[in-house]
Amino acid sequence: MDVTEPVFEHRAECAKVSRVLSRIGDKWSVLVIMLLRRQPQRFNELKRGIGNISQRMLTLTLRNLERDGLVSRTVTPSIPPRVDYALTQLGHSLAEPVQALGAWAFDHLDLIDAAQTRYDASADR
Amino acid sequence: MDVTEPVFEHRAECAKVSRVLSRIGDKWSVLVIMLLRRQPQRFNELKRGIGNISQRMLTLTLRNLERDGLVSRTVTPSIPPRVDYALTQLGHSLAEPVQALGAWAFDHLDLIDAAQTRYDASADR
DNA sequence: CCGTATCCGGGCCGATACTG
DNA sequence: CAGTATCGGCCCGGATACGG
Repeated sequence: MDVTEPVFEHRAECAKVSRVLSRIGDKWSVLVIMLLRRQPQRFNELKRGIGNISQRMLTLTLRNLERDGLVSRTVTPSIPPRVDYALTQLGHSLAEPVQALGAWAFDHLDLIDAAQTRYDASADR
Repeated sequence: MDVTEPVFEHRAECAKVSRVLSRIGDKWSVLVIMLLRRQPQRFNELKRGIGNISQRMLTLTLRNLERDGLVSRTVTPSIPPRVDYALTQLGHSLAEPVQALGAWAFDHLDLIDAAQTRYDASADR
């Protein structure tokens, strides 16, 4: 990155934090984390729990979460095979602020909807 | 959305929450919110503060935040024109859990980096 | 200074088919 | 059951040019 020192010196940290946050915001990760928060689950349990995610995206999401050390993957080589996913300790510690943010979102859904409606109405046509 | 009732009844809420969270995770919104948290700022102040954002994306980001009722936009029709952006009350209330998440990200950056390195190393080749 | 309009390349993501 | 492989659309987002 050619970040040419914009204004504050803590830019580099911001960039890193931003990278972490973009993982959280990638549409599926949060849902997976919330589902795993209650208990470990198998691949297709997660798939059904989320409902409209494609197999491909669930795989990718889980791989990324595993790579970040947030989710553990344990394979039981039986027939048929069994794979369990669970939050790591790191994953659980992340789940807390995520939960807080989710709670905020939930609490303010109607305010946001109202604001959007208002905005769209005033932006006539 | 054709969500065909997957497992739990609170799916609809999850979808809405997810929509809100995806706004937060869209790469720039969080940075804008953090910058506006300290004080209102003008367009190019924000641009310089972020450093590598394109004019287009800053505009879009601010429009979305304004649409959600998180940011206010006040125009002073002078020459040259002046536009100030500030967090609304709703925006400030969002800034808190976002800040918490940012703090978590910051605190665990090294753990995540380490996990990634470990993962990439074990995924040989 | 603060935007909007247009072009366009890359990557995200769903659909589908195939393996162990 | 739990994936990998491949293809293709489409949207995100940067670059550039222009207007109030």
